[in-house]
Amino acid sequence: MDAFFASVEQASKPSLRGKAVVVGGLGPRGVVATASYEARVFGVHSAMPMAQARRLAPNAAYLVPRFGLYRSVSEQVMALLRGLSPLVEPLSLDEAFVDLEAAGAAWDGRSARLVGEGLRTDIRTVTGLCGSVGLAASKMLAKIASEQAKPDGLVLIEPGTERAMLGPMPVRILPGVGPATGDHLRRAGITTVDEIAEAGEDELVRLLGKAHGHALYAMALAHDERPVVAERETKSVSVEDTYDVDIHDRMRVGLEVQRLADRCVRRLRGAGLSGRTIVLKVRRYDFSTLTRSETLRGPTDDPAVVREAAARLLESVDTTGGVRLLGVGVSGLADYTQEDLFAQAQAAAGEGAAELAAEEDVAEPVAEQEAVAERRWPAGHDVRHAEYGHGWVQGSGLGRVTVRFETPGSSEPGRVRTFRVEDPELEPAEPLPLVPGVPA
DNA sequence: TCTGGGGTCCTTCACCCA
DNA sequence: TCTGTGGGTGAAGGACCC
Repeated sequence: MDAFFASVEQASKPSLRGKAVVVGGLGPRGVVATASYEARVFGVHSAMPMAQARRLAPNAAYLVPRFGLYRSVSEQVMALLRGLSPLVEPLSLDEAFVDLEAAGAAWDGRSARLVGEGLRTDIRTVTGLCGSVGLAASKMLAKIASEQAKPDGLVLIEPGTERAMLGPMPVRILPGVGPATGDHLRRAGITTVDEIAEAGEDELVRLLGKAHGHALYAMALAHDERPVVAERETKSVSVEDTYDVDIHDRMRVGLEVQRLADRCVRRLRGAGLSGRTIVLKVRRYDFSTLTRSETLRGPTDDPAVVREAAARLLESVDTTGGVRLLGVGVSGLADYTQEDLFAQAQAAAGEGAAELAAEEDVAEPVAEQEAVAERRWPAGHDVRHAEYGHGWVQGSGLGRVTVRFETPGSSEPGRVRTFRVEDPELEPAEPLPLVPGVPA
């Protein structure tokens, strides 16, 4: 999908169509998740600090992500893909590999192109959004083709033309070559895919290690035999928070770790999983990151056990100077538990569950009024007003919230009105379907 | 105002054990 | 008993991806 989060927001809000839209964290340490193509013209791109994006595109619309909505749109698209083949491998909310050959959906370039164009039409009909399609004989090449197809296009790489096409491209085009590997290769005088192939496998293994070297050499020759895998089992579950301001108070650090442990367990249980290895992650004031882990005798999904392990791990970490991020994760997953008797007795008594439920009610620390308004009326979220109907939050502050009243089906931008943040006639609302009549 | 959140995979090193 | 050796596992960190 093209600029997925931003495109969903534009489809949902007629006044933003054709405008620069930036979706991401709006706090002081937020980064850009997705920028619309109109915003990219100003140099805004994913993973850029939000402050920098605001300097580059001060007039863009800045919205917080609405993952629930994106998930439902994603599910509509994935359902279309599964209609083409049972072998669908989702990579993220907005990308997936589909094995067209396995299902007999396509057998040559012509039939593949037909399927691809049909899919793009269906995606537009069902979601109102643009999707791009890359067609090729392997996952790596299909991915490269889909990047080339964006925005709103289709690219097919004809069998036999792969190496000629890849050769002159920069090494960063290959999956697995990021900034570090790119630099490493450049220092060795390798900047193009052809130069990787010329360097030879031994040299790449020497430069990058066994696994990475072998894999990259094969990719450079356009060899990629990785199958499309429909079912991927989860290997770890984690939660983390970056704080607007570094935390110095050791007690507060301890409390945050407990909360994260509970959140992590809730996710773990939600997925019907348990795990053996507890991981604590700490990013310090200077951005240095360290992890500490502990492996239990058996898998657990008991909040008390995870909390205790996380607290033990924290003891071995020096947090003087302040921490900007804390995280708790569980790996070594199993779909069963094997608790010690004490923990099992606790769980049987319902204590763990009760504590988890209670955690939701923990009062927020007294915060600035502005922050409260922003949490209650996040920019971009849908609202309903008793008199004016459905709209979305354009912004809030100084005890006021500004709403634009429009729906995905509106043909022109809606009117804007401002209310007091505690206006009783205004309430949060669920997003409306992007295409009227097609529920997400 | 520098740098999110949730993952995966790989490498290195230490330790235990046969 | 001492000295290697090699596998398995755990811990920590790094790179990468969306």
